[in-house]
Amino acid sequence: MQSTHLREHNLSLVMRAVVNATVPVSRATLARSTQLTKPTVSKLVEELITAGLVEEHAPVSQGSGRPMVPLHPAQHTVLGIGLEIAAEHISCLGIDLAGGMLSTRTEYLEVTADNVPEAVQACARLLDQVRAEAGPATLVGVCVAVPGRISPDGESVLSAPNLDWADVPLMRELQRIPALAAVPVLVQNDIRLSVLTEIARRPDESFMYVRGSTGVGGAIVLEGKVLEGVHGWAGEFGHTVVEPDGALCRCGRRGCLEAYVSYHALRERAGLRRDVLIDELVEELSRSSDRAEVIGTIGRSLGLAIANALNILDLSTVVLSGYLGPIAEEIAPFIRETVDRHALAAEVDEIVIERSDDLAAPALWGAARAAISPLLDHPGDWIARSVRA
Amino acid sequence: MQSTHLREHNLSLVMRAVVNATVPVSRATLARSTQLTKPTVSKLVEELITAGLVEEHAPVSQGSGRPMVPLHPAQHTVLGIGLEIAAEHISCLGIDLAGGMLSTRTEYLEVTADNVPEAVQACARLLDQVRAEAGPATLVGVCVAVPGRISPDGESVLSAPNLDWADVPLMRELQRIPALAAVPVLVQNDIRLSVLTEIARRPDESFMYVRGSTGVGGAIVLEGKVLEGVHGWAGEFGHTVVEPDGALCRCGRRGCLEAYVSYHALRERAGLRRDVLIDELVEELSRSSDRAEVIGTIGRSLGLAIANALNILDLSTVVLSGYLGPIAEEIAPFIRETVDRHALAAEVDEIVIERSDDLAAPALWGAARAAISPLLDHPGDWIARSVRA
DNA sequence: CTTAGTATGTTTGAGTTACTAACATACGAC
DNA sequence: GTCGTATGTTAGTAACTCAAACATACTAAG
Repeated sequence: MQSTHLREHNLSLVMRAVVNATVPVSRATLARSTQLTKPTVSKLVEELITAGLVEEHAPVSQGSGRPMVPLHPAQHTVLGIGLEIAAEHISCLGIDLAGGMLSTRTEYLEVTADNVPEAVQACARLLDQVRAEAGPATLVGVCVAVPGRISPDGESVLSAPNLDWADVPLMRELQRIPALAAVPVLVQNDIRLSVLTEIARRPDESFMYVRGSTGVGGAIVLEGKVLEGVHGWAGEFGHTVVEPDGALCRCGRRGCLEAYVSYHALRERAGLRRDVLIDELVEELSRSSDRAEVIGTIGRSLGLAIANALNILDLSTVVLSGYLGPIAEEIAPFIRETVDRHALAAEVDEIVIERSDDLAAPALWGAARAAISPLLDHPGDWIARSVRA
Repeated sequence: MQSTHLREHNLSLVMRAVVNATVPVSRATLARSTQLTKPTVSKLVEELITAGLVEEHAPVSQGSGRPMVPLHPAQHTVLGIGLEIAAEHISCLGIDLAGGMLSTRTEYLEVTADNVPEAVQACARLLDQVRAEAGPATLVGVCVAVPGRISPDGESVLSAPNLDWADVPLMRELQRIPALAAVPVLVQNDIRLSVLTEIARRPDESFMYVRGSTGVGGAIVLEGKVLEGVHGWAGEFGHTVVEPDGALCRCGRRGCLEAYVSYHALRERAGLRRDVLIDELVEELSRSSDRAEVIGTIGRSLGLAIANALNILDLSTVVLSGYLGPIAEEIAPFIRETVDRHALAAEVDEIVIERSDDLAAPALWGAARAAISPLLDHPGDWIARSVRA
């Protein structure tokens, strides 16, 4: 490792400390939290300020002693854009370094395999609108959330059942958009982006994130980092086997978790029409007479899959999100019953089952954060760019 | 991060490059592989040589150009000791930096809950003998392999069924040994140590290590690092559920993998006496008339558990070890059948199922390596010590 | 109103560390 | 014997961080 890498590392350390701060931070508190000395932090902070990444606010008195100068991520100077492609809409969100929303837009469009170009055009329109509304902030990156499996190189969507997509070279299409020519673009799975929102709330924790939407997906978070796996699909446990030779799953396998716990499985069980929305389904369930039985079945299947995952990974925290969030209190006892029976960790620790305080669109927010994240890891690149400009 | 940390990092980088080298390395090749410059590498290497961690060998001509000076880990100067506590013996192995055996000893002793002090005394005796035979090398660490679950703080053995141990404060006992007073001591699970041997053979790879012995255990290796989990038990998938409400496992649960695939389960199935050795069991199986059926049952159960684990972790390589090693070729098709049916990764990649070329005592060797490992991570500490001396 | 106390942030000079560029070295090949 | 090539070293430079002292700005108490 070279000495310039050392500086980049420390610059990033300070930058992330400022961005992730919940209470106001000063140069002095940064020096303590980063293990660097005051002069070093001062120098780094000065560089970040001149680059327009950090702002000084008015001095604040903290009891005795000289008042501290609070440091905050610069607002309205940097723009990260998240795009979300869903079955029936495309959304776009612009945030700044502070994580504040600068602008957002949505177009309603039924996305299918037949109108990929239209969807990409919609993305381009939304992008331009959001960018225009966001003011003079410089666009540093775009991240697109897709509800499906992405190829390991991030170039194409291997399969997205809800969109009826298979092998769509999305990156190639996106890069035809003029506005994206000179900007880093990232395509990522929606759940892996949603979990970023949860990570922001639980910094450096380890947990299993379970998200129920049309299917059941998840992600594994180890000490604040999402586990990738060799293809970038780690944590996608919807096709874990919970019942050998059990019910037929729409993936063609038998006994998958999704065959028991998913929008489709639930809808069929409730005998509802095909186009019922998830919210309606949940509501329907709550009126249903065999609600308890349905919840119990879901809970036990989920519990088994979760127990196996917790054993392999040796985790003791589970976060429920998506449609599982609202029914978390109700379903948790069934999950817990199965988990406590099968998870080794339950012998020494209590397995914590919590619900995610999901935002309205966690994937969209996660995508916007992901678009900015490289800047936080390598502030030096941005500084070099702003010097040239 | 401070500049001294940078030096320590680079020192470790060079040290590990020398130790892990399969072909002879020179200062110049190190400069290329570590991304450092020749002068920097020269300085670091000089420091390692004066500290007695690295040795120069006779120059070797490599075609044209000045011959390179091959660098090797110093032999016979540093001693790492591994101890293995098994049901019927205790072994001790001393290796040097180069990974070469300096000395080894074994005592046969039936270890139970009732003779922990005796076992510890045996450890002390073996340690003294191995240390005496190893010559003038300086002892830098001791690691003890135990076939059971270790508490997260590494202080005690929570449970070791084969030894009939439960809550044994092994570290406290070990530290009463005079020879261990001033030496770092580590207690670790035997499988997690065995896997180190496999990692040495597959540097920086990601795979799932499955080891059959009296039970079934495993470890997860991600880019050359063993996944820990919150308690240090990650990968221990013997109690994964393969059949809800299935066969009774000796852990009291139902449907565990171990209830189908383990020494005990196999022995009972073969109708053999309690004290039959694993080797004999395997041999017995090979003569058995329903061998194919037994292998098939094992393979399918294992396959299901492996498929679920591969899905969660998104891995595509499985290494079979222990008693599964010798029968790997035979059992792999059954595992593959199940895995191919259920693992997502099988859709794009072929799942690789291989056998480990296990040494006679992988845990013992892994323990010895683990004893030396801290030195490789922080050569600076050793240098400081050798300067003081 | 002054003085002491305290915490923040800056200045200065020094000490590391690694880098660049040039050079010395030691071989093979023609 | 000279050239080409690759290794390893030397000398000087640039970059980074650190330690210690200092300047700053506030509170609190006499």
